[in-house]
Amino acid sequence: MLIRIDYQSEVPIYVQLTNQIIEGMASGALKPGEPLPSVRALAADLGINLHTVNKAYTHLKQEGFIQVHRQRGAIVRPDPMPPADDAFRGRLEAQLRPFVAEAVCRRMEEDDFLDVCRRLYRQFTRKEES
Amino acid sequence: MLIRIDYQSEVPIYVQLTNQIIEGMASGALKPGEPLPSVRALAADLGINLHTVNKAYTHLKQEGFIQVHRQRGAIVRPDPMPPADDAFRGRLEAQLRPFVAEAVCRRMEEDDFLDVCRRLYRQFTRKEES
DNA sequence: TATCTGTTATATTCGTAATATAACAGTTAA
DNA sequence: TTAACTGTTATATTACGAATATAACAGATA
Repeated sequence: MLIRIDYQSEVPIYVQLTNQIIEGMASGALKPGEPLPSVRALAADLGINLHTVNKAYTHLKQEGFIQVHRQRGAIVRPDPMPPADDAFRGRLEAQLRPFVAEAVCRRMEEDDFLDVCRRLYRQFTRKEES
Repeated sequence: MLIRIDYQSEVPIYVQLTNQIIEGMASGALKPGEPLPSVRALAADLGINLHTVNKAYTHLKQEGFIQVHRQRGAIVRPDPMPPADDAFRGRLEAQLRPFVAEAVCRRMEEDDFLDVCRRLYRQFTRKEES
């Protein structure tokens, strides 16, 4: 899977990495059980530090997206993620709220806004690869 | 409008402030042209520093949500915000993407996800106050 | 005149991001 | 048995942003 870092972004590199791996899992670009590059290999490939990659992997591990074996490396979680529960829904709403508010301020119609959300959702679920 | 700061949150105080004011404008709790508390008054009220409030106001001003007059204080933008254009849609999508991806990983159904978005949207547009 | 407004300046403290080296403990392949 | 690989841990440095603290300025207002 192709990963690209925006060094001008205000989003920390390890967060960009984390997000892109999650997005890869959602789109199917990363299959369950698939091995991820070693922290050193990915760091060298992206031209960043080993610890920055390690930080991303550690976060992904703590949230259950990947498994890390001390000598075998990291793999995408082989079994399905725990389903969305109320706790997740709560966090999701809290995180989306500010963006929804700004859209409302800019007078996006409800259908218009929901179309954006729907297209975004289908970017991951349609075409189970890429 | 009631503003409450979570000091345990990892979200910076000035961002929390910024978001809550935007949410107030979206919900109608803050009316166009309505005066905002002075930076000193709000800082004292929340028990935070003057400059933290000022930072939030400056960001809101730069994005057009409020107007700041050097001696009269800050007011909510009296006229409507510029409507959502393609640039805004692009930013919106980029910011929502990681959250949508995680929802997909947790196997939220499309309708389920869109219901969350719809309810969130209507929290602001239904009941034009509070 | 005294008080309010946002603004600017300077400084400090604290935490995080990112980097750089180095080493360790196992696994695996030559 | 080496040599090369894996994640992990430790230490240190640089840089930047968040938040605070004081202080002062300029203009409006009561």
